[in-house]
Amino acid sequence: MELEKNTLLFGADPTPRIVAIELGETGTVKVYRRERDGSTIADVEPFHPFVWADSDVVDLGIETEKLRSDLKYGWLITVDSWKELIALRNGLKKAGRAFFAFNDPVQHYLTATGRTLFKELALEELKRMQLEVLSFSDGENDRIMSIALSDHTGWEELIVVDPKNPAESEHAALKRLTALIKERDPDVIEGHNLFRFDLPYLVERARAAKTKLDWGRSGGFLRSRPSRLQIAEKTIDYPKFNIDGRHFVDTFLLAQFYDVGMRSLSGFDRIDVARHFGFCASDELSALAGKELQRAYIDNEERFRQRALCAVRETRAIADLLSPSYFIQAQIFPYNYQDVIVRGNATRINALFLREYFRQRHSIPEMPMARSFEGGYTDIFFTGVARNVWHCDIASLYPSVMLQFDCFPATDQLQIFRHLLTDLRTFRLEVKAQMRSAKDPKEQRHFHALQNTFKILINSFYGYLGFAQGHFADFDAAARVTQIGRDLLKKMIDWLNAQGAQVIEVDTDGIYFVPPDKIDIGDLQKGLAKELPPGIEVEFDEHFDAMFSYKAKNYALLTPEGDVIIKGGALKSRGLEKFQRVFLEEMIKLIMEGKPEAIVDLREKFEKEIRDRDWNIDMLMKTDTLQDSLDKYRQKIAGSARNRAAAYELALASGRNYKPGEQISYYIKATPKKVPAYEAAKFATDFDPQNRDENVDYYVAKLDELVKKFSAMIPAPEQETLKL
DNA sequence: ACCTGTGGCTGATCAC
DNA sequence: GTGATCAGCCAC
Repeated sequence: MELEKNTLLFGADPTPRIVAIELGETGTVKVYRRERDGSTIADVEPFHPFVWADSDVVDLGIETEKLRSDLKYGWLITVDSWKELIALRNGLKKAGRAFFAFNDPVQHYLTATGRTLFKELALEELKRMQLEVLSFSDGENDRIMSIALSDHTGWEELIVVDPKNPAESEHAALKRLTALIKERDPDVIEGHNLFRFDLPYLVERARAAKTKLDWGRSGGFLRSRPSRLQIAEKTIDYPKFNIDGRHFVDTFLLAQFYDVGMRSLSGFDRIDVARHFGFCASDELSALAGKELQRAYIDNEERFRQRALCAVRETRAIADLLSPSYFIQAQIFPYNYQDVIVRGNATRINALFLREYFRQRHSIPEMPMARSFEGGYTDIFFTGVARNVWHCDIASLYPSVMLQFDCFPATDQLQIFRHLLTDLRTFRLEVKAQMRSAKDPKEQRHFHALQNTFKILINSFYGYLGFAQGHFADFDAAARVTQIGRDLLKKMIDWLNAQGAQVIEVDTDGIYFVPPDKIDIGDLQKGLAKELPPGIEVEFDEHFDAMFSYKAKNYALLTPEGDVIIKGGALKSRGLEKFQRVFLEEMIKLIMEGKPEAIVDLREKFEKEIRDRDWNIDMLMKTDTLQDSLDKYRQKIAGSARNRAAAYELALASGRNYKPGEQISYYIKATPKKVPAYEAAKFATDFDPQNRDENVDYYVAKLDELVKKFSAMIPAPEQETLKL
């Protein structure tokens, strides 16, 4: 079967090359499409939003359509405009009827029609514009210095506000910006921190300059409302901006999402991200910031212009790298491009379910009662250093279990779950094969993004079963999946032990172990495979010279190439200062290499460097992410609902309006008396290398604690280690 | 208004 | 001191 023909995934309507959808005149939507010659045309189409209701509402004088089968929401009410939908919802609420409706008009339109954005469109055909604003502030004045623009073709323009005539010039700059957006007509406007800085700031300055930002494709104005975003354990509040007919993409958010999987970014500023990906234009230019940047601006220096343009180029490069997967997802899910990015995986899967049930005019269930359930099996059987360690795991455990043991939502009468999961797995294998045979790097990248999108989707299906807001969630099915997973893993452990292997550590779907003496690893794998049910495949994927097993989910590995891989918060958390992470890594490496006697020298060396104040402050500082708003923190402190913390105390003392998600780097300064860390904390940016005040004893004590903590794990010469 | 899941470790703080 | 609690981060 051809991939794009899969209507479960891509929707039933193949209309190609839609780049944007906006609410039009009453009862219509405007559908913007990209012509093959690159121009954009708008079709006006009828718009029929709808509500799922739990009962016939004829008694309210409303016409309904009875849907198939007997699930809770079995009646569909369709209206002819957004206004009518709002009135209908209010009417139903007043009448006390249970119902369900989307809040987003674009989701209504795309679900009802089966259309999606970007079909048969290449990423290169999407008109992407980048925007970066630099602001000037000296306590009295606060205004725009420059607006840098670029687009996907390489076009660039820098609008600079004249420092000698700021008021008039700023007004002209905003006018110019709006004119350029209208003229170049981008589908997408990209920026780093677009939502939390550039857009609110432009709105504020436009208000002061008494000019309007009518950037809509048909002339509408910028709108914003408070929104909230969940990224792994972080919740980010931000003002969500919308403009008719275009999409906003914030590369700051893309970087946050990227880091969930990778955990490798040092920070989320544009410079951190650009540096990580190796396309920071110039460290020297990037370092030009704050007061020095403002001086360069006042003095009309060329390096100011270079710095402003460098920012916009970096943003473009970050977007080039991080947006392809979302571009593909916009072809699948009934969401706006900008919303595909911010919606969670389970929410997006839910949207696929609802689209198909709508298409088949089938009733939908109410959400099940949420309950907690047991997760994967984790255990540790040996701590210390082991040699000749193998790792085996069950290939995509949860998807395999769901398909093999029929763990599907009980309410999914159309069997969408099974079909989607099966198709996605097949497609992923096909795309991976295409990726391998593709010669053109551009094509390779496309296939890579595609298969990665499928991988993430596949892995989200188990999460969907336990997703409290999923209409088809099924907590019993989720509990069954993990139960089977635990049983399989325990069976594997028992079998390996019975063969004389030494199992070290296990987590959910994988086992680290030392194989028995004189055995062929291929035979071991074949033997284990025979123990497992069909459809459950075990892979012996990796071999290591040594493993340092510390605690559950915390260990280090030494590869045959001599590289060290560290896993677990106790050994490499961002909650540890860099010097602790570096020390731990070097110490663990020595232990695994069988040179524990060298640790004494290592400790001495680190202590000397602390006492001699040799390091840059970044070795000693800690970086915390603010989770709560400062107001919420204050409330919690007042109500004794939490303890004081250094990062929040610094944020409060700074007077700046820090927001959740922002990071604060600080260190502990020397104090006459011993005080809690939050009282001795100081912003890393306030550190003065000429007049250093870090608390040397505090950091040496941390070093000592670290060595002490691991001393039991350091093998003495006569102590036995686990060896083959 | 928004939201995939559970399991595990650690540091900081505070009540006892 | 010790244990409990919270927040933050990480593994899968």
